[in-house]
Amino acid sequence: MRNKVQCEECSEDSCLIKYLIGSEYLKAVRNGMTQNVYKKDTHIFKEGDPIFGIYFIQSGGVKVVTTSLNGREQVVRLAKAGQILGHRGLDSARYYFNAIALMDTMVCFIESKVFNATCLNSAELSYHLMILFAHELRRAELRVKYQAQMNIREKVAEAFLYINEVFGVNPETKLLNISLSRQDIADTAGTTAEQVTRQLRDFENEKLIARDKWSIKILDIKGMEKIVEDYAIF
Amino acid sequence: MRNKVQCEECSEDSCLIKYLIGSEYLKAVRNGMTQNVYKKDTHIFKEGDPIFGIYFIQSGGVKVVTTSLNGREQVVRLAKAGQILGHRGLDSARYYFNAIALMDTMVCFIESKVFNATCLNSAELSYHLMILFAHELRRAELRVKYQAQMNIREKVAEAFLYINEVFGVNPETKLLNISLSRQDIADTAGTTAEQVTRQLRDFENEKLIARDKWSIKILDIKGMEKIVEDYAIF
DNA sequence: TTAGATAAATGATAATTATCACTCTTCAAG
DNA sequence: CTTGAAGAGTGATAATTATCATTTATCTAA
Repeated sequence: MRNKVQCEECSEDSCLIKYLIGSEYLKAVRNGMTQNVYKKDTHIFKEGDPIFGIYFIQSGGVKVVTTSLNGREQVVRLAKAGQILGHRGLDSARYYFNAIALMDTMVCFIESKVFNATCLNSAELSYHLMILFAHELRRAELRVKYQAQMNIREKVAEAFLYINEVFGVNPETKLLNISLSRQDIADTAGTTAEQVTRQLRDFENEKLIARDKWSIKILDIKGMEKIVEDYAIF
Repeated sequence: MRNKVQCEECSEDSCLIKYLIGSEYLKAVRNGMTQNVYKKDTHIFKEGDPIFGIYFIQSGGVKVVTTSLNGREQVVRLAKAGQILGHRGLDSARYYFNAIALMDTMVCFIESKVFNATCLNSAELSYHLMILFAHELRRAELRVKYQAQMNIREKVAEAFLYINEVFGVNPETKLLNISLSRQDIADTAGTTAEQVTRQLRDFENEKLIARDKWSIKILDIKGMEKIVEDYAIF
């Protein structure tokens, strides 16, 4: 959990704002930026809320979730430190999704007015934001395919690969750097908590993972990848 | 099917290039643009192909498809005249998806080098492309939810709403402006052609649609929308 | 430490959906 | 017009997955 820092001193190298360092636009961004802590399970923003601005995660982790009227949630994105939130509503008056903290999370906030003006002024920031959009769109569309075509075994394996990709594992313990409930994993995989539990038992029996009290240890990442290899693109 | 036209004279008002009319950048774009016809069922580009450039649909219709190694296809996007293709690979060396003509389709092509330079130079084009990305990303993520949570009835209804949204219906005949095979509808809905056929029969029995030789007539669009209302966002 | 609440795990079963095997219909080519 | 291929439709069944009901394990507050 980090203390409030200036952008130049922030250790999050992957943050888009890093592209502004040294430019004339950084000052406006920094002057309009606030930093807040969100406790685990609290909303950073909610679908339907008026859009105030754009968020950057300084530390912690967030799930971006869409909820159906029947109460079911679908995790559409996981985000770690350095990543941006709220950009899906760039052209909109309201947030379309919920951003919920998966652990205590420090988030930097910039008002839309400031961020949008900076995008219009800094070709470099704008360009990198567009690259990010292209990348996220591709990933989202692959996830449409996964949901349409994968069986539960494959979906749960894919969910773990995604969690590992975003949050990584502790190199020593091999434990995923985040502890997620069975329901969160299920909402990411697109199935039920019971099916996740069953599949985890199978994976553990196959020595692909180990269930630890706090989180999951990934024993054989290649073995997990092999489960979903039919869905790889070129 | 249109003949080759200049951008200023093209009747496709929704094309992004329209934002360049009157600007100094239009000439480079126009000089670097070619127009080609793709027959129904042919590829405009294939996943894995090196990226040559960006396409704009002048007339016709295209499905953007991702294919799994097991041969299954998932339609991730439908696109009509005026819309852009190939922008998902903006930052990439290869196309990630296939674009396949759903009917004879005329497409304008701009080399990546020209298009990217124009984006960097024209803040207006860049901005509108970003808006398009935000919009498409939201839609793609909603589709993740639909695939994860909807049953077949709902998925097929949603597929028809999407087809109607993109291609519309003939106001007189109420027939969808495009004739899609049961397999194409299934690849859009994320199910099998048999299930699509069954569901169509049910919808017809419920007077929501009528099956015509050439296409489908949507009799009660509100009734179709009601089937998926649980998944609406705010 | 205890009690209560919640999460995880498990077994059984109901519901859903893909698959398979066919028949019927339509279309295109000769 | 005929024939063959392909698409659409249908019925049956196998496979998969959600749901339900319970038990076990864990966590938190007093």
